[in-house]
Amino acid sequence: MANRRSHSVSSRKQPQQARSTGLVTAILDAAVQVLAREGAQRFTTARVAERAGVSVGSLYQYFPNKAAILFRLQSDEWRRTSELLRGILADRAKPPPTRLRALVHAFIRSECEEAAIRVALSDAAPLYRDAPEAHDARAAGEGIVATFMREALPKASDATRALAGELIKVTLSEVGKNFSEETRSEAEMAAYADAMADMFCAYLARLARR
Amino acid sequence: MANRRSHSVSSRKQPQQARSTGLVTAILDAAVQVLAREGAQRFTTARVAERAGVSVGSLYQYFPNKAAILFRLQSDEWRRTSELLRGILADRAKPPPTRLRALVHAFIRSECEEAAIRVALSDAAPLYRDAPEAHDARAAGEGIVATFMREALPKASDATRALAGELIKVTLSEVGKNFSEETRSEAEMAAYADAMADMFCAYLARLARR
DNA sequence: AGGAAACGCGACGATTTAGTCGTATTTCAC
DNA sequence: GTGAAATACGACTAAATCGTCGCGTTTCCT
Repeated sequence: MANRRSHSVSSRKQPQQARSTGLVTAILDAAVQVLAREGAQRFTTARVAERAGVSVGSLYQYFPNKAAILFRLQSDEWRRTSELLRGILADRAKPPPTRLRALVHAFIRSECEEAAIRVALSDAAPLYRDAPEAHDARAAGEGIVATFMREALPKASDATRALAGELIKVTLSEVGKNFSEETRSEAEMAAYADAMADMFCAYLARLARR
Repeated sequence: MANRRSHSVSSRKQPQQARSTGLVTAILDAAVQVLAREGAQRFTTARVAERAGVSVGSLYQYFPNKAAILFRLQSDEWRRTSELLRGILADRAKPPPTRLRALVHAFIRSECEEAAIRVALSDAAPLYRDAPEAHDARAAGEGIVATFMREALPKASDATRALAGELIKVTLSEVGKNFSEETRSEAEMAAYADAMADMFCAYLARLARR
């Protein structure tokens, strides 16, 4: 197995004055740009600092290492899409399959809109994947799926629900990621999202019929 | 978008004497070991050469660069699983859903058995992903799925079949990859594979009923 | 004002890495 | 046996990269 050392990836210190909080956001903005334009391979602290108009020294005041910046970007990204999806699933006016379909469409669309950054971020994943904080981040947002699944499969066992929820969640994110690796037309996105939603709905319907 | 230069990834020259073909296989064996033990991050030509008991110079006689070795490993791996899956899908004695279920189980199992090497290989994917040869490799093996889909959905349109086949193929490989990132028990593998097969079968059944 | 703490800097050290090149050795056809 | 082609070698170069450290500057509190 790999020999990855799991350095901490938390913030080194919290900015306390106005200039330094600005500096942190400048760094994060620059990091996104470097990642999107240069790719994960050429993502370096020096390039990020330069693009942010900041010295490497300052960068290392607030991030303990390169992985920490990437992890932060991933966290933020994840939180944003998490919010998006929670909003869609919470609309109890519509039946679960309708919501699920809307969710798939929204996710595919958002994935394609920021394809470059997301692909680069996942290329860089090995750098922060094994950090202790990464595990916690993945565990969070567990509840969103669980709540929806209770509604979609009221009669199923907890084990069935958990497995089905996990499968749908992973499929959505992994297949969505793969799909966005090529540039897609509007029509392709819609067709693909529909197919995926069909698959999920057929699966849920079959589980419900048991 | 990323700034990846697409160096060629083809063999530099073909080995012509016995000793050199042995050398090439020694290098490939060593590459697998280095990749599995050290991870993609620490996969270097020097380490591969050392483990193979060969000098870097010799290594570069047959591989133009590091990416070429990785690409070769990926190609071989892909060809092997391709054979495995083709064998399962070709057994026309069983109905399509049964075959599909068997295929999912076989794939998940094989993915988990070689988890370390597969994860590392996909971590290294950015290095060879954009090489011209990589596109061709992905296009091959297209027919296997198409043939099966014609049998599973005889009445569907070509477009539907193509989309459904693509979706199933991508889901299988991407979700399988994700699943194998953690170590899994026998029972987990079976349960997960069954869930995935359920999803595929429900999807196909619904498409067939149209 | 004045001192302390926070902030910001960027040259620099230490390390790693990909790939090359001139030379030595082996193979093989004749 | 002999010469040319193939093979093997490994020290070396050039470049890239991460992260640190000592020092100057700004902010803020009293």
